[in-house]
Amino acid sequence: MTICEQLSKNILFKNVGFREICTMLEEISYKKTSYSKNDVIAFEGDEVRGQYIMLSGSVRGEMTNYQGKVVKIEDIEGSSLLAPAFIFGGDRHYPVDIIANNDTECIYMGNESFTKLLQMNPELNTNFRDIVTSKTQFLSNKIKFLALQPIKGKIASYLLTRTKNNPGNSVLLPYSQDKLADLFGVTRPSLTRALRELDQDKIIEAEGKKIIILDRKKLENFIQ
Amino acid sequence: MTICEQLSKNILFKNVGFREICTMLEEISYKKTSYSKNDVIAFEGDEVRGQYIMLSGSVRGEMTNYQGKVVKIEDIEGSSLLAPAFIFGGDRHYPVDIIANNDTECIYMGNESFTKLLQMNPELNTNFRDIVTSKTQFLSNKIKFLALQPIKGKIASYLLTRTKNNPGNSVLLPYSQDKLADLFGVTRPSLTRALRELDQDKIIEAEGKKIIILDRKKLENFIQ
DNA sequence: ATTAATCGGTAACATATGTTACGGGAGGAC
DNA sequence: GTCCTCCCGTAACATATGTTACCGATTAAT
Repeated sequence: MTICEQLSKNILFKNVGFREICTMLEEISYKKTSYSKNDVIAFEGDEVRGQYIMLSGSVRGEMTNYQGKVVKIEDIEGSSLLAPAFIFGGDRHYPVDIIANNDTECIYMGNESFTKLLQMNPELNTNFRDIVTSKTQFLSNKIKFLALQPIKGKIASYLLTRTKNNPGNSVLLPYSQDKLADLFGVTRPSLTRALRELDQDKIIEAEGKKIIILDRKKLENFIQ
Repeated sequence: MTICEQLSKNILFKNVGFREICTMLEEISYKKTSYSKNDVIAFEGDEVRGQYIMLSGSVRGEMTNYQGKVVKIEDIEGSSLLAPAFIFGGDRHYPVDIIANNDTECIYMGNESFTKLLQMNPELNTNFRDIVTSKTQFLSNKIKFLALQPIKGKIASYLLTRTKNNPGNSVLLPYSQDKLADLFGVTRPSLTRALRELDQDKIIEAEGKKIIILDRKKLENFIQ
């Protein structure tokens, strides 16, 4: 698959024709970069001098808390931009470590090239604005999730969100409790303990990665 | 002062001439709104159907944590936009309660009017993008501040930021410990206790709102 | 098949922070 | 001056979460 084809799936190029992407790319200097699992693409605090545009793969953004514990902020799957809100504006530093979850390809272009690219097509500008907007919305929710509620609230949020458009009451955690603890910004034993307590109180049934919601009402009460 | 004059100070209209603002406004339907101290301009969770543009005054954004405790997210002074990142994108709900700190005036326009306005001048689009960008950067820092460090880390961040471009080592807190505790997302007694302990350890000298940094090195160690 | 690594459960204990309550000082309202 | 309110300091106690360590089960690697 050519780069142009891959880019046409990227949300930055939504509603932009394949041909047009090719034309634009010809006038822009960029380089292609590749990463393997657990390669660090950018370090928290590094200066942002350009824009990575994902072609394929999956990356994650991680912060580190005061104890040195990793807190995963988000997974970015498929075709998006890395740290789009940090190439313009006053604070041009990566807010997170950006790490490849598996084989990942990007193109990278410097600040000026990216600015030039955005000017080539108003659609790109709108798309970029919408990407940054949704990032803000995401972070706003993240604050509520990470900072304003205790562990059981996080569990409740997580489980209820995962079963929102889902008739059933069972959830299969997509990764280990260890990783989930990172996402919640807590330690694994604490997460396990909270899960056990919710299980003992017959609010959920938790066994390894399999969780069944027994009492949705009570679970909702832990949120907020 | 006319509305156009006031708007020309708003960051949305940066680099846009006074005359041009007047012309644009004539083609747009909007209304002027006024608030007194502690009036609620928008409630967390309300649907965002339009954009408030500040003319004058000061407002604050507050979330509520699971114990019902208020956590102040930010003060917005002077001339900015309220919840700019929530008029477009998937989650069009106010992320915070927005409350007037004192007499405040805005203009308000519906979603379509605001979209139309942005299309009238590319400068507005760029400005809007930069406003949303800086909001994202702000929230990203807010996560680190609120979620990833204990109280003494927050105190250290706060004090060191406030003396960054400031030769002295003394800080006068701009408001009561009570309000500061809201900003830190902790209770007042806990904040006082932490300040007392830092005082006893001779890292700061704290007396009411007056704080003197005695050992900048040790203070820095509390961050991260 | 054996070894090594990961994973989830658990427990004892330490620590940070919240809860509640009290008191005294400063300052404003009358 | 007296009352009232806000503000700060403080203390005893409760609670949530982290720390460390161990164990057995499962899974992956050789």
